[in-house]
Amino acid sequence: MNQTTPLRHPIPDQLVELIAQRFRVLGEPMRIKLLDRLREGPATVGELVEATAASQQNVSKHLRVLLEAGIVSRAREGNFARYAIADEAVFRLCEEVCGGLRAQFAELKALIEEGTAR
Amino acid sequence: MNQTTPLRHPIPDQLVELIAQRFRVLGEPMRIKLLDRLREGPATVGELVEATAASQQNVSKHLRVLLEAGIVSRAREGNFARYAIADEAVFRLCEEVCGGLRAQFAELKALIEEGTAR
DNA sequence: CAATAACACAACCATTTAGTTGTATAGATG
DNA sequence: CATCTATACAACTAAATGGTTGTGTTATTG
Repeated sequence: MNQTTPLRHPIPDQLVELIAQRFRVLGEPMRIKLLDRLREGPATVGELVEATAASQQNVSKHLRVLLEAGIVSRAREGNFARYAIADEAVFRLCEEVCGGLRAQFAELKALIEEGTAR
Repeated sequence: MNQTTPLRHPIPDQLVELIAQRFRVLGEPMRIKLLDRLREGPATVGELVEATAASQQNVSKHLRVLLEAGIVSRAREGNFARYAIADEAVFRLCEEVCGGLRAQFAELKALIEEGTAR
């Protein structure tokens, strides 16, 4: 499980749409922050509000997006709603992105140092 | 190389921004299509226009976004501009996303079959 | 049952952005 | 040098989306 299988080519339009949609869900700083907090473990909306320093309504809205994308899960507990990561794969995605960022910065750094060294 | 290293927690705001930005670049069907075509190998703008059935200006615009993100590279050849994948990691990202999608669909399918079986 | 607490939903506004139209630039070609 | 071809750039429009404000809903509590 969790191994990636190669993509057919060309990727069918519907799948292209789904892929882009998933990326778009993650293309929002607030949602990344929420996921980052949920990495610690499940949390209620109030806890997430505190962690992100955003309004309750805003947090609720972004959680809905993440929920509909199947990235988080919701469980009602009395008056509270406890959200949790439903798809651990998102963290592999983030790490992969960070790896790419690191590589790019390393390249830039090398260029700058080469440029200033003489 | 290319191994992902674990993310610190909490992820600093600036990094959150960068991560989201990278995802946002990929959160666009046309750009996914362009990358999918470039998976075959480098291509000129004209070839990409043909592959995506979009306007030259639109393709050019999206290529610019991909270029600025460092995901593709550009090389002028006479009158032509040849674009190529600069960061192969994007395909691992796409495959990871597809893996997640497959898992979700499998779950849905199981739910539906359980629901209709009786 | 009234009041409160936690969360969700809806309407609105401002910003962003994808796509188009029109035009500019740069290199090839006669 | 004039022209054509390939590409990039700029301005505009329409649609999508993030954030706020206001309100609804559900469950707890006195």
